[in-house]
Amino acid sequence: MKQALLMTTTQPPSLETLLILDLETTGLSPEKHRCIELGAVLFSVSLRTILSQVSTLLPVDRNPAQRINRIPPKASQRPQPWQQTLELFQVMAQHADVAVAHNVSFDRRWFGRPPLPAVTLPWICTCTAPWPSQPGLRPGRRVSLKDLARAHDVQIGDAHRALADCTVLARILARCDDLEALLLSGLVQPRPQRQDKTSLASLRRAADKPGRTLESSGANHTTPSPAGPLASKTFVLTGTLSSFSRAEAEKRIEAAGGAVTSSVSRKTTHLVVGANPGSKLDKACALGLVILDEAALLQHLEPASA
DNA sequence: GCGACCATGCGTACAGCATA
DNA sequence: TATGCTGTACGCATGGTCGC
Repeated sequence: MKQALLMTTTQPPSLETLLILDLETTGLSPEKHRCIELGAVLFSVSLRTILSQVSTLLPVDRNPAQRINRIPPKASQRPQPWQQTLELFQVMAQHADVAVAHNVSFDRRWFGRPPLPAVTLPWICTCTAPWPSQPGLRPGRRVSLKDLARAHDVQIGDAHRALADCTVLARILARCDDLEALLLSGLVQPRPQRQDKTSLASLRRAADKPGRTLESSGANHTTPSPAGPLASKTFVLTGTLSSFSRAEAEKRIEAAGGAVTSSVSRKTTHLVVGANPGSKLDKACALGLVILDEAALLQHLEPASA
C-alpha cells in the first residue's frame, strides 16, 4: 500500500496513479452548505486508462443548487450504501499518488469536513495547469472543463454530475501526449514569494552598470528600433484601449522606434488615451504633451506596420 | 447568484541619476 | 552634499471568467 505524500516534500512525487475527483455541493460555502455527491476515478498514467471508479450521493435536507446539478434532495435520502462508498473511496486514495481536480481551490476545502474524509495527497489542478497551446485554449488563463473537452475532442455527457465530470477529465488526460510533464507542472504549490524591493534594486544595480541608458534600463523595456516613425518619442498609455491590449500597443510603439514608460514626465512626448483615462491625462495636459487617441496612434504606427 | 482567481490599469513610494 | 527629476515596481481596485 502506498504512502500518501505530503506537499512539504522537496522531491517531486510519483505521478503514476491519479485519484481524479469531483464534488457536487448544495452551495459555495463549506461552512453553510453540504456536499451532495462525490465522484472519484483511479487512473493509470502509464496505461492511460481508468482502473476503478466510485460515485455516491450523500444525504442532505435541501439543495439550493438543484438548478445547477439537478440532484433532488429526496434522491440523496434514498437508502443506498454511501458510507461503504466513502470507505472504498479512502481505499482508492491509499492507492493513489496524487489527487486531481478541476478547480482544486474549490474542491479541496470540502474534504475533511464530515462526512467527507480528509485527503492528504498532493493536489493537481487541471484548470490552472499549463496546458499546451491549441485551438480553444487560451494560454496563461484558467481553462474550463468544457473548453478542455472540446480541445481534446471529448464529448461531455452529463455535466455537473460528479462521476461524469471525473470520467470526462480522465478521457481528456488519456488524450494528452505529454501527460507526465503536464501533471508535474500542474502540481499545486504554495504561491511564490514576491521579491522584496532591496533584492530587486540590487539586481537592477548589477544589471545597469556601468551606465544606464533608456534602451537598456528596466525589466519592462524592450529595445526600441533605432529608427522608425516614432524614433526619439516617448509614450505613456492611459485608460483602456479597445483596438488592442496595452501590451500589444507597447510592442507596436517600440517596433516603430518609440519608447514606452509608465508615468508622465517632462521627457514624455506623447500620451495615448483610451477609455476612462486617469490622472495621467491631467498631468500630460499640464506639461503640454501631445495627446493621441487610438485612431491617431494607429496613424502614427501605420508606416511601421506596412 | 456568489466566491475565487486572474489580468489589467492606476496611483504612489522610492531608488537612481543629474545638476548645482 | 543637497535637491529635484525620472522611471520602476508594488499595492490596490476593477472587471471578466469559471466554478458550484
